[in-house]
Amino acid sequence: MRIGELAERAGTTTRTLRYYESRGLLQARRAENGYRTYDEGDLRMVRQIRTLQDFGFDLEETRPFVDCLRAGHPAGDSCPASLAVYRRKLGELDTLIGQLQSVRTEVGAQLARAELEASAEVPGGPEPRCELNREDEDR
Amino acid sequence: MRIGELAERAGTTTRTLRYYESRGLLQARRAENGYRTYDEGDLRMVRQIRTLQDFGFDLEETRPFVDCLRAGHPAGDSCPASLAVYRRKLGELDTLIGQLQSVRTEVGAQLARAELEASAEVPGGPEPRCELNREDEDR
DNA sequence: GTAGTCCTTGACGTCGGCGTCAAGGCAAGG
DNA sequence: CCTTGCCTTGACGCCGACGTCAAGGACTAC
Repeated sequence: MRIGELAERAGTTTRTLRYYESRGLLQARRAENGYRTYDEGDLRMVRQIRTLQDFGFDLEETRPFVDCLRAGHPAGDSCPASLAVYRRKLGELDTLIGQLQSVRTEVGAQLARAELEASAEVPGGPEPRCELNREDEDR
Repeated sequence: MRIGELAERAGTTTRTLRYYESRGLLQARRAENGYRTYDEGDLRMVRQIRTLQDFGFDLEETRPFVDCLRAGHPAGDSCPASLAVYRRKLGELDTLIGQLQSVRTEVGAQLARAELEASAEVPGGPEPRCELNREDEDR
């Protein structure tokens, strides 16, 4: 199959496939006329890459999976190097999720505090005080 | 104070402050010699921006907070527009955290499955099968 | 005067993962 | 023959938040 069909069957674009090739993830045979030629194994590789990218893996992280498939293994994650990437990713995800949760907590607290002060200001409070402290201005 | 001191006191760089100015977030007065001049209010604005960026807000999202400070309010989140940004951000965070958690679950499941198959392969299993199905190759 | 440190504007570089355009080759149908 | 639709390589564009370099002006200290 040629690049257009591979792109369509993998749910991506020809540009993306050529980009993968430029990164050394995909290796195409060439027909006599110079066209790239792919087989079902290539389709599996591309699908593996796409799946991992959907998970938020960046391209370099998909390389072990692709290498694993190219080595003839039945799945991209049949190799130790792929499992190592999985594990590293899990750690990164846990860290990131934790950070986001603490940010969420902080932002939530800020919102609650700001809403409180706003409601304390409205029901008869003073106008918004529109002057700064002018004493200590130029350092 | 001049740009170098502001940068230092805000924990950032002069390049960053000029960038903020180019984005319209910061407005510097000019001394006779052309140097930018800042006051304590500017320092508060920069610190507000930095705090929000640490939370993962992008620059545009900090604009309402800066505008609020410039309008003379005591805090950057004393204005409704800022509260709206807080709320929107909370929603985005919840969505993102949820997505990451489901990814985490999926990756964890993949890892567990792959580890199982690997352990089923090792203790006397066959060599890694290094041939692909060749029948249905060229589509 | 001159060395050193600050400041100025302008412009190009970075990173990832492509999008998009340009200019042209190849194959098939009418 | 001509159009259409695929394919080729090459190269610039994009986004965000700056980093980094260049060339030169301003001010201070000695």
